[in-house]
Amino acid sequence: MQSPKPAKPREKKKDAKTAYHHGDLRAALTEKALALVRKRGIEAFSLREAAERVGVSPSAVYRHFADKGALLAAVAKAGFTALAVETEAAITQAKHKRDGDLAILDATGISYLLFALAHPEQFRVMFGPYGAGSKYDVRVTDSLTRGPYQQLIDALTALEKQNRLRLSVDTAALQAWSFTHGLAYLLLDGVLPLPEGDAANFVAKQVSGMTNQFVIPRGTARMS
Amino acid sequence: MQSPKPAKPREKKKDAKTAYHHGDLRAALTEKALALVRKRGIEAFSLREAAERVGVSPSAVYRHFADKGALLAAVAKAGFTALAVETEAAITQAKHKRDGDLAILDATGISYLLFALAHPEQFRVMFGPYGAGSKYDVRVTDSLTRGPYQQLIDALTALEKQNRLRLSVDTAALQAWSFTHGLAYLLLDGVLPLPEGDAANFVAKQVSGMTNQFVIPRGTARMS
DNA sequence: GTTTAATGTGTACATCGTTCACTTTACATC
DNA sequence: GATGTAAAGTGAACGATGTACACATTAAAC
Repeated sequence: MQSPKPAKPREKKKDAKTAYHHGDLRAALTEKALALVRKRGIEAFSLREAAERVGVSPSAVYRHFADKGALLAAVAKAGFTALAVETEAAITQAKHKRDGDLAILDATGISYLLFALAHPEQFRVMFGPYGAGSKYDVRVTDSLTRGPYQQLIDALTALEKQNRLRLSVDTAALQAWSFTHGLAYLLLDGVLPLPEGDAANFVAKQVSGMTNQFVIPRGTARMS
Repeated sequence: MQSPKPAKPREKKKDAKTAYHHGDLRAALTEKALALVRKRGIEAFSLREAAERVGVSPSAVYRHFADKGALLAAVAKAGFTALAVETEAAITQAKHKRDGDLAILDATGISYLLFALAHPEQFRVMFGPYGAGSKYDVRVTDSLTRGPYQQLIDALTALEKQNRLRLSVDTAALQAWSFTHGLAYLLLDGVLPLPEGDAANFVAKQVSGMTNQFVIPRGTARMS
C-alpha cells in the first residue's frame, strides 16, 4: 500500500525507452540476469527466475527482449563494457612502469585473464551462443572490437613503431589473443589447474612469457 | 513381432556390461547422443530425443547413465579418443617430412584445430561442463592427458633433446596448447572469421607461425 | 524350473521458454 | 481536464525437458 516512491514521476523524457510502468525494467532485468548468471552459471540460468526476482511476470520480459538469448546478449554486452573499463584502468597503471609500452601490452592480456577468472560465468556468456559472434545483437561484437581488442591493437602498434615486433601487428594480435583466450578457457573449465596462491602472479608470468616471444627487448631494437 | 535378431544369443559374456535386453544400450545411446549433438548442437541436445531415437523410454537411459551429464561425458570421452587417433595419424604422416620433429609438433596443433573445426559441437562437449575438468567421469581427463596432450609433450621433448627449444617443455606446452585451444574457440564461436577457401592452409600457417616463436630452426642449434 | 537381479516401461512432477488474449496505465491530444 | 491510444505488464496455457519411482519383463545363475 504505502509505496515509498522516490516521488520523481517524470524526469525529462530521457531516451523514450526508460521510465514506464516499472521504472526501467529492461535495465533491472539485465542487472538481475547478470547476478543470476554469476550465481547459477549460464547453464542453470532461467528467464523465469530473473523475472520473478525482479517482481514481474515471465511474459513481461518479452516486452523488452525478443527471447532468453537476447537477455543473455545484454549480459554479454555489459561484460564487454566492464572488461573495457578494467583494461583501461590497467593500462593507465602500466604507463608509468619501466618499458611502459611492453607493460601496456602485458596489461591488456593480464586484464583479460583476471576478468575471466573473476567473472567466469559472465565470461562464458560473452563468448557463448548469445555473445560475440552470435546472431544476437551485433553490437556485442562492436563492444569487443572497439574495446579490449582495439586496446590490444594499439599497444602492438606502438611497439611496432619502435621496430620491436618480430611479427606483423595482425599476426601478433592473433597470437596474443588466441593464447590469452585459450588459457582463460583452460583455466575456467578446470582443464588446467590454477596454481594455488597468487593467481595474479601466475597470470602475469604467463602473459609476459608469451609477449616475450615476439616483442624485442628495449634497446635491442635496430634502427630501420 | 518377427524380430530379425542376429540369432547370436550369447557371446561368451564379454564384460558383464554388454548384451542384455537391448543388445548394448549404453553404446547405442552414446552413439546416438553423439549424432544428435552434432546435428542439434550441445545446447539443444535432449536426453529424451536420444532415447526415443534409439527406441527406448527416457527412463531406460538412467540404467546406464547417472544423468544427462553422464551421457554427454561419454560423448566427450569418445571425442578425445577420436582426436587421439587423428593426431596419431597426422604424426605418422609428419615423420617423413623434412625436419620431422618440428613437423610432428605442428601436426599435433593442426590436428587439434582441424578436429575442432570438423566437429565443433563435439569439441564443445569435450571441454564443456560435462567434459574434461568436470565432475563427470574422471577418465575423460585421462583420455586427454594420455592422448593428445602426451603427444604434444613427446614432440616438445624430442626437440628439447636437440637443444631446439627456447623454453622449457612445460612452458612451451602451455603456450602451444593455450594458443591452439584459444584459436579453436575463437573460430568456433564466430569471433574470428575463418578465412574463406582452404581452412587447412590457414590453420597450418597459424600453427607454424606460433611454433616458430619458440622452436630454434634446425642446424642453428648450439651444442651444449 | 525357480529365483534373482539387471533392464526397460509408464506415469508423474516440477520447471522451462514461449505465445496469446487480456488488463492496466502513462502520455499525447483535443 | 477528459479522452483515446499504444506501450507495458498479467495470467493462463502449451509443449518440451530432466528426473524419480513404482512396476513389469527378461536374461542368467543356481
